[in-house]
Amino acid sequence: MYIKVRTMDGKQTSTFNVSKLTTVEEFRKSVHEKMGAEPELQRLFFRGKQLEDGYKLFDYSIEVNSVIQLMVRPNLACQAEAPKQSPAKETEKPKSQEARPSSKVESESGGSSDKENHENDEVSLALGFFEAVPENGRSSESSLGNSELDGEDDDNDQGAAVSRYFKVGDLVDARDTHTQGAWFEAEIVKITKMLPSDVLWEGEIAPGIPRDDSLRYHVQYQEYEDDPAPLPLFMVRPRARSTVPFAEVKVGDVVMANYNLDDPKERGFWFDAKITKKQERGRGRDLVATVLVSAQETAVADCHLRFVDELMKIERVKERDRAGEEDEFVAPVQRATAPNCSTCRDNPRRKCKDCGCNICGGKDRPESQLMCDECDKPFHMSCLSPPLTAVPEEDEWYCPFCKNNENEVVMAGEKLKESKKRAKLVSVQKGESGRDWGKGMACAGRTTVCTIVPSHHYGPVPGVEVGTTWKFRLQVSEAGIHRPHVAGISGRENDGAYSIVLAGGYEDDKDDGEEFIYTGSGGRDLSGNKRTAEQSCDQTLTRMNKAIALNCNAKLDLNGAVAKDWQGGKPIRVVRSAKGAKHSEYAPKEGNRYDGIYKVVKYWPEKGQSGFVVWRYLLRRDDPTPAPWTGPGKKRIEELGLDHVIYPPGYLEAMQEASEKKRRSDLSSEEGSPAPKKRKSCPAAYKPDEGLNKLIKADKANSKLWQESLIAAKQGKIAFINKVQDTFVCICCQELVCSPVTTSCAHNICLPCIQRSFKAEVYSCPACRTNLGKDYKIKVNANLFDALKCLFPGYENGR
DNA sequence: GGGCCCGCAGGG
DNA sequence: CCCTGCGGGCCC
Repeated sequence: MYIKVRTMDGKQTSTFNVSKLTTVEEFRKSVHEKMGAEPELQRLFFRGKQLEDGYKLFDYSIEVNSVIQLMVRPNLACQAEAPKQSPAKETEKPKSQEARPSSKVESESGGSSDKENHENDEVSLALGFFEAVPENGRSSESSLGNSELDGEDDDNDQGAAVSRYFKVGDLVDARDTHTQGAWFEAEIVKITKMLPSDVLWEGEIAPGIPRDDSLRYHVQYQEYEDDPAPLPLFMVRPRARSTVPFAEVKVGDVVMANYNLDDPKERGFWFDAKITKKQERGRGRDLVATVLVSAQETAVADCHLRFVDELMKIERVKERDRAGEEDEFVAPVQRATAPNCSTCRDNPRRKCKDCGCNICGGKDRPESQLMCDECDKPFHMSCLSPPLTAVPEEDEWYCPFCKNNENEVVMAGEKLKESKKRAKLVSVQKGESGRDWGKGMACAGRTTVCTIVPSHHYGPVPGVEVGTTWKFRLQVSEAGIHRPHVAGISGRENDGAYSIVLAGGYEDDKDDGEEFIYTGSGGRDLSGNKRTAEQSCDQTLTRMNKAIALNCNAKLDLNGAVAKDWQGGKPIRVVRSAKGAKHSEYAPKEGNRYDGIYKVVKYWPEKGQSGFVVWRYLLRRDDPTPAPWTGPGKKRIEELGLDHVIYPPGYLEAMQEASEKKRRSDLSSEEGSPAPKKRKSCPAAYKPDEGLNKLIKADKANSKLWQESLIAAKQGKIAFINKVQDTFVCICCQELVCSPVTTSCAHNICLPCIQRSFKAEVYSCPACRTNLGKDYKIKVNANLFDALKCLFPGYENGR
């Protein structure tokens, strides 16, 4: 399975060949190898979910061609997330002290910093960290004694305790270790003794922090709805309440400032920062600071603070019984943190599909926006297809992009739910035994579905040329040429067959190119979860066998029949697979080639080589396009640029890498499997014939769009067709526009789609929100419709 | 090279 | 829901 990982800035993308059953931690290793990011620093996201260790890629519905986003945490020596550092461990690892920034900061500022340059000692004292660290200050001797617990509180079973510094209900700033250890507004909801099971924090007995406190302050973060977090005293302090004007801040001051570690130009979280440089030149104000990150207070030097008018004084932890002070406290206004939306930076005037309507990007009419309960993105009810006129009655609502995944709705960090699909998997049921089917194309799922024609469509698929060759059946299915994944016949018992694949799966097949004999399906024992087997009983004229018989221009007959006028039968698309080479010289060398339309000349039952009855069908080619193996056919294929096998995205890269890896591992043998060839020829530029040209010219309303498509035509007909298909997509149904209405604002929408919108009393263009007005005359653009019908004949039938 | 046997898609 | 199936990678 080939998937991609892309960095958040989009600058680096790598392809990986992995199994669905790869664990996240294994996958991190591969990402490390290829992209350099240390596993611990990787944050991997897929469809809004963060990949957590202990799960498999499969658990996140990661499929072929999926793109995973990679975010690399800043590499901070001490940002190790493990808070469970025991004192014992520290002493045997003096390194952890070195890595702490104390010495660095001190040498920078020339020694004992705060005593000399602070009139406001509260600020500095709260940050004991900047004080000289006594060598023994952190010794494991320091007892986390219970001196604090004396008297006041006799154990009640909740373990509630009384603190000298805070009481329940106090508004505080509290660190969140999950968010880079920044300070967040919080409220104390409970105070308890420290239990043996509680995490012992590395900073627990840090200097400057009252040492006799070994309680746990359970805080509820204001912005989050998680359960309250039990924090030690040094991770909690009174809520900041006063700003420090830029004019007053001095080098050496320690203040709380907003900083974004990942993107310093953006708004971020609130950290303690020691000012190291201050400059003011006219309008330009520059404030450089050492920012303390994580509970371990790792120093990040040379941070240019962006929000220099939002510096806050750090409040010092005080004893409660200092009378009067509490009363002065007024709950401060909420501090601004990182913008909710990094795309538009919360600019209300900018259209943004992340924080505005996910379809039109508009932020207007918030009251008529629905929030998806999975991806949490807003959607205008009127932008939906079909539009909604009222808020749905159900408690939960999922947007069109999430709806299919209802089973797998997970909030960030939440445990993944077991989906039904997953529970059904044999490999899961059996545990880890057996082999891994996650890799490769054998068991991969489709990533796209052909919507140009319905699955029960007879005849050519518009836009797919005779001679197109795909490596895998999966791709043939995606193209809409032959939809079943494994089965050789696509059809319906009471309708007919739409397509077949010649892959030599049945012994008796004969192939002369223009004509061939095909064998029906069935009569095999497929127990044991097999897909093929020896003939072991008679085939019957049912199911797919009956379907093919119905294509024959004759009355259905259980004894077989001959077409009266063979060309009058229903068309069958024929695909030849390289596997058919066993019995046929017309099979392609590699992959699966679409060979055009055939008709059923006759069908009859026959005793096959196996001794059992099989149904046989004589098919004859009836396609105006020259067959791929003929001279004109070959020439045409070359001109169209189809003389290469189409591989799934990322497949070639993955193959090349695999063969290189192999070569490296056994240098002795020179021959590695040669990488598949790229295309040989450049397709000839395409010029629409006169009829089509006329139609295109007539469609004046879309002349600009057609021009762009005609530019693509220089890359060949295929490129042109693809471009047209992309260009004329209806924004509502995401398919090629059908009965297209070209609006005054030059957007193309299917007639039924725009009618739905008007019915919902939404009179604006679904694409750009231009108000069209209640009385807008909806008119189908016949010129465009004709041109599209010419390029994609019959595509309108499926709508 | 040949057997094994998986997920997936689609019809009924 | 159940049944079928002219793929395809893995493992011997």
